[in-house]
Amino acid sequence: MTNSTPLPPPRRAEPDVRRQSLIAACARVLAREGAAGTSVRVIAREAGVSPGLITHYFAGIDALIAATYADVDQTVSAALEAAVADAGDDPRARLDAFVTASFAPPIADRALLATWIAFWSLVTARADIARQHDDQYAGFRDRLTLLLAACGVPGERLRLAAIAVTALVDGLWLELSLSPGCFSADEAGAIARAHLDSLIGFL
Amino acid sequence: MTNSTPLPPPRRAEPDVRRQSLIAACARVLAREGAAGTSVRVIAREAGVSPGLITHYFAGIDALIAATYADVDQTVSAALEAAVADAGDDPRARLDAFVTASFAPPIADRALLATWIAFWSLVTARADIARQHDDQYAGFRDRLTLLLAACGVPGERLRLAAIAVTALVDGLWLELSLSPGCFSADEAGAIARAHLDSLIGFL
DNA sequence: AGGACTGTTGCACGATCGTACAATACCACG
DNA sequence: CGTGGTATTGTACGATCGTGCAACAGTCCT
Repeated sequence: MTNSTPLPPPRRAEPDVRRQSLIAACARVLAREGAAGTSVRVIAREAGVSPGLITHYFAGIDALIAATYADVDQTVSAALEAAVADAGDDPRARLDAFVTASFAPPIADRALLATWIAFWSLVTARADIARQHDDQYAGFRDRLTLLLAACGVPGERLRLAAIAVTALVDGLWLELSLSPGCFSADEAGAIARAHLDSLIGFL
Repeated sequence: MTNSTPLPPPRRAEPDVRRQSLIAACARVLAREGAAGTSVRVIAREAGVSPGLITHYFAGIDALIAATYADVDQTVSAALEAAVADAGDDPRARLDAFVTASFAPPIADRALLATWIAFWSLVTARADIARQHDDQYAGFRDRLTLLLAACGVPGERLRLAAIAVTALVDGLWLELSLSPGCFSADEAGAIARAHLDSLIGFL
C-alpha cells in the first residue's frame, strides 16, 4: 500500500503553482469519478502528491471543492469575455457571442458539469456555499444585463430578460452536458439566438 | 448508541407500503442533509427502521436513490398531468398550465431539487443511471411536444421548440429552487409564457 | 558551508461508510 | 394452537473517509 509507483523524489513547487495543480486535479477527478468518488486520497494520487498536502493548502475537502468551483467560474467568465471581445463592436453580435460560447469548449465540458453538480450538492447544507453560488450567478446575470441593455432592451424589461436568458442558457448547457446525444451545440446556439430575437423584438 | 427512542415494538408492514416509506424517508433526508449527508443509517433512522431493512428492500443505496428519483419523476408527471387536465380544452391554456405548474408546489420544492442533484451526481459515473435520466427527460419532452403540436407549432420546428421550452423551464426551476430570493414563481411563469408566445407566433 | 524555514511525506487515528448475516419477532395458515 | 415463512432487527466486518501530526528534505539566506 505504501507506493505502487517508483516514487519520484519529492519536488518543491511554488505555492501558487501547487495550489493550482491541486485544483486542476480535483476538477479531473470530479469529471472522471463523479462527486461520490471524489476523496482526498484520490485527488492527491491524481495530483501526484501525498494526501496530507491537501490539508496543508486547504482547510478541508469542502474548501478545495469550493476553490475548484471558483476557479471554474473564473475560467467560464474569461472564456465568455474573450468571445465577446472577439465579436467586435456590434451589440447584437456581442450578445450572440456571449450565449453561443456557453455551448462550446471549454464551457460545455463534462468536467465543468461534474464540478457544478458537486458544488450544488453542497448548497443545500451549507449557507456560505449558498452565498458563493448566489454571488457567482449574480455576476453572470449582471454581465448579461449590460449586453442586453446595449441591444436596446428597455430598462423595465431588463431584469426579467436577463433572468430568462440565464435560465435558457443554463438549461440548454445542462442537458447538453448531461446527455450530449439529444441535441447538438449548434442547435442549442440556434435556440438561444431565436430567443434573443424575440426578446429584443428586432422585427 | 443502541436506541435513544423508547423503541416501539417492530411492526410488520405491507411490502409496498414499507418500500414507499423508505423512498419517502430518502427524499426527506436528501432535502435536509444534502447528497453528502445521505447514508443508509440516516435514512433508516428517518424511516424509523433498522439499517438492515434497506438492504432487504433495495440492492444498495444507489438503487434506493434511483428508486427515489423515479418516484419523484412520477410525482412530477402526475402533478403536471393534473394541471393540464384542470386547464380545460383550450390548447394554449393546457400548455400554459403545463409550464406554470413547474414553478408551484409540489414541483418547485427543495426536496425535489436535492433528489435531482443527488441523481445527477450519479449520472457521470454510472451508465445505467445515465440511461434512466435520458428516458425520463425524453418522456417530459414527448409530453411537451404533443402540447406544442396542439397549439399549431409546425412539425419541422417541433423538436427544437420542445427542447427550448424544456431547457427554459428547467433552468428557471433550477435557479428558483437554488436561490428562491432572486425571482418569484409568478415571474418565472410570466417568462415562460412570453417565450411560448414567441414560439407559437400568435401575433 | 551551515542553519532556518517550510513544502512535503507517510502514517495513525477515530468516525462513518455500505453490506452481509444470523437471530428475532410477527403474522397467516393448517 | 402450533408452525412455517418472512419482515425486521442488531451487529460485525472490512473499506474508506477526513484530518492531525511528527519526521523528512529541498531551498534560500547569511
